Amino acid sequence: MANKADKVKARLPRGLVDRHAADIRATDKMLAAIREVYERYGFDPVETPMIEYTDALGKFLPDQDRPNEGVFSFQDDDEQWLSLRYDLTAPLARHVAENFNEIQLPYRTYRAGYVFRNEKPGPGRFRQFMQFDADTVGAPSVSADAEMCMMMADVMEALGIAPGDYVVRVNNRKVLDGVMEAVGVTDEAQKLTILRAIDKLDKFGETGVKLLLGPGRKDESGDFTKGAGLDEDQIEKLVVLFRTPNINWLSKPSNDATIDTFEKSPFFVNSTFKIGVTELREIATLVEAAGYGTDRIRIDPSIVRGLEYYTGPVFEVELTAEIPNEKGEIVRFGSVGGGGRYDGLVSRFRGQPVPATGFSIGVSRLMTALKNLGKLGEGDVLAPVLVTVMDGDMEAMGRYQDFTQKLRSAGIRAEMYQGNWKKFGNQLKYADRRGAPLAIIQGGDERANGQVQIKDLIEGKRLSEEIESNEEWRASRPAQVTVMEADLVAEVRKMLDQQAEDRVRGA
RNA sequence: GCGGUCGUAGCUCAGUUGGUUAGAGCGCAGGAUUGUGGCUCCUGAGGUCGUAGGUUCAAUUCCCACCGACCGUACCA
Repeated sequence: MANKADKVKARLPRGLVDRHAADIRATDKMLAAIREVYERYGFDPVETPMIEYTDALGKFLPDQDRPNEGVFSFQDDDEQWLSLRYDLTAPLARHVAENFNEIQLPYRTYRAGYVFRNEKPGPGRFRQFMQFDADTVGAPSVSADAEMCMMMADVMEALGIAPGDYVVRVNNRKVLDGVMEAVGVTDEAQKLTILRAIDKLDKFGETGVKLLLGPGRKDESGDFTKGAGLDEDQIEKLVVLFRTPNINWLSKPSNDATIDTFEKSPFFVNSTFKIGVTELREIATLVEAAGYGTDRIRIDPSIVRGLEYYTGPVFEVELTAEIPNEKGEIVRFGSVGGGGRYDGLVSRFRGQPVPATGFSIGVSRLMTALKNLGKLGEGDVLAPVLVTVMDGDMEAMGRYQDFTQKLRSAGIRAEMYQGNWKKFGNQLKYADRRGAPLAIIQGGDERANGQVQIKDLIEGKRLSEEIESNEEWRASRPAQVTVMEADLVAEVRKMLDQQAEDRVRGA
């Protein structure tokens, strides 16, 4: 035996979690609901590995021979860099490029899987988490983007989130690019700063964004964030764009009003901006024609998304419902998924342009939200019926095993007690803590009569509240019936059905 | 990454102006009760006071570093 000092400390690496029965079942249920929507839209599954060549993920620093931080990487025995995938989009692009001749375009596909990011974890943010993506590769038209938005909305509703408790917000990179061209920003670093500032509208409001666009902003810990350095006039022109949809955040802004604002804006002389606005108008028309109002899908110019590869429409689904966290505080939960058009991602591997659009649902994050909203059916898996062990001889054990197997054959979840059978009280305690609905008991007395006892643990628990003394409690054997061995399965089923009915009535 | 708060039993937390055997509640284990969950009572196990250095006659307490948690901020494909 290892002595105390030599013991290995059992510890989980930072930012990772073990998942328990309830989590796993809830996730399975969620994934099934999402998958059903994707299938209904005519998407097919595909799976790629968790490991890719680092350069396929596009994360190689040009001036260093080691991959970017933020990505888990290691070298193969031939010295080539491999990485754990950090999203599902880049691997899909690789898959499509590699199998380009076999794949029928437009390729409509979905997949779920874990992705890994080596960055600072936070509440609801882990270094391994699950995403569930859908993409259409080889469809250049904005109608493919509009379809993505509608599908995101349908996913939310399939998960029991009502319109108004979520919203899909849509923007277009070309609008933002056009704005920056029109303002005369050519410096790449400054562009990024501006995009990041706009992205923070939710968090800091108009005042905060103005500071970030201009001189910079000091946060409450005294830390200073450098701004983009635009002048007052530029900032004012820019900020006007974001007012329309965000002023009426809770009412229902019309997409027309938002787009009208764009068309009246001084930036409308810029051709990139114009194209972006036209595309947004088209998306708005398409989703409205399909019956999706602005309570579900809404044009919103403050959506930025990733800075890396989006080229056109971008979208984000946000939970707007008031969601209590573990401590019961109401928090703005924010984005649970997003995506956009990435026309350059597949063509990175091939000479020709390959348009693509898609989105990603953050399963782990969304599950946390659903859990806190109480919209997750966790307790719907019934604990097994416990067959208790009264006598430990092989003959008796064989009978207990037989009862158990008969229940299982009838499709009833059942287990035989595998602990120390000599402490009978512990068996019922075990059954109670495990949440077992029924316990099966057969001692020598019952055996002699060819009988078996079935104890209703749920009813028994209720009755226990009325009983004072332990002697009476034990002697009365509450909620316990005696049946013939041959009737065991039928009687168990009857009692389980009765319990199920009571649960429905109670709920 | 930067700034802040914090780390004592399985859990929630007391406590020590630096001093000998570090406490409570809950939980857990055994018993009262060899064939019946709850209640009640009795008994018990469990801590290198996050880790490693330093100051000191003496450190869980003070100092430093590291690790971890939380908050804000930055980054985020």
